[in-house]
Amino acid sequence: MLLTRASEYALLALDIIRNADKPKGAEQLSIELSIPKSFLAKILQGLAKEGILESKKGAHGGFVLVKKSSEISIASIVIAAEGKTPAVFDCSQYSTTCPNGSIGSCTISPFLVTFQTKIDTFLQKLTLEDIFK
Amino acid sequence: MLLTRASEYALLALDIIRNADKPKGAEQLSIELSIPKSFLAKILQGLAKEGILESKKGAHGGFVLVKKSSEISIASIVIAAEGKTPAVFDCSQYSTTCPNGSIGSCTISPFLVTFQTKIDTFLQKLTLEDIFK
DNA sequence: TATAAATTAGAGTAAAATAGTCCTAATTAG
DNA sequence: CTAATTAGGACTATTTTACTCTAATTTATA
Ligand code: SF4
Ligand code: SF4
Repeated sequence: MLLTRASEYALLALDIIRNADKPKGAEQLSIELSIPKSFLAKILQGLAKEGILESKKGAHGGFVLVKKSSEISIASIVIAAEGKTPAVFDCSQYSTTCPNGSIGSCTISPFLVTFQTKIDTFLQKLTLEDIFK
Repeated sequence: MLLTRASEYALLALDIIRNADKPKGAEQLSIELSIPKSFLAKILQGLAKEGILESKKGAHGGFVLVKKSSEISIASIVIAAEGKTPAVFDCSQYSTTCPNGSIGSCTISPFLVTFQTKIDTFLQKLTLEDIFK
């Protein structure tokens, strides 16, 4: 699977956050979405680190959007949630075991690059606003 | 990752098979590609079951293409190799834990469907011949 | 200024998927 | 007959995913 639960939870949470007028806490979100609080908290922290969310500590704290929904790409969200860009097939991960020896020089590499580019482009052009229309 | 080593090995092997004039054995292929023989054999068996390859047992046996490269879609190869269609995010896998209750009815479902369709279409239109050009 | 409500950081664990292995049986060309 | 080769199935190892737990830190507000 290209995406994991981290991206699922991130997107579900962001839809609630963008429609709220006050900061939303991790616990509240986890209840509304029926998903594990600790796990969601970790994901929201990641989004905050990447500048997609602003986090407010302490009483009445929580998470709010920094930019407008139309200015946040799905690519940036997924990268923040997963900790890396979603890959069709990550040769670099197999750097030590690439049967070809030198990565990116096998017969199927052009296909992999083309495919990956398609996906990257699609996710970069799509915004948080787009996907809820 | 969307694809696993099964798809990588399948495609690498198919490129050799399509350029050969005699049946290619699993062992020979595994040597040429420097990949594990037993694992490759399993993958080739899968391709044969799906009618992408014809397998010939016994001495001088091996695998040959049944159709022309231009008539074999990458989608069919990947499905045969992976045992399932490559999914962006497979909700059905989480049927018991979908926080939304009824699968496919959450706020991000439309996005997931659109994305999945893009990928399906891309892989269905692309043939084995195309990717080596 | 004490307290309760929050996020933050990091380590640790459980479950699932991936990437194989291994052995035995069946088939077939020579 | 026999050596070469695929077929099938059970099994194991490794890696990734999906969490959990605890302690520290920050901050509104009573
Ligand atoms: S053989 Fe090709 S696909 Fe496989 S790891 Fe090497 S470069 Fe990547
Ligand atoms: S909440 Fe949406 S994305 Fe998650 S499993 Fe259910 S339908 Fe799929």
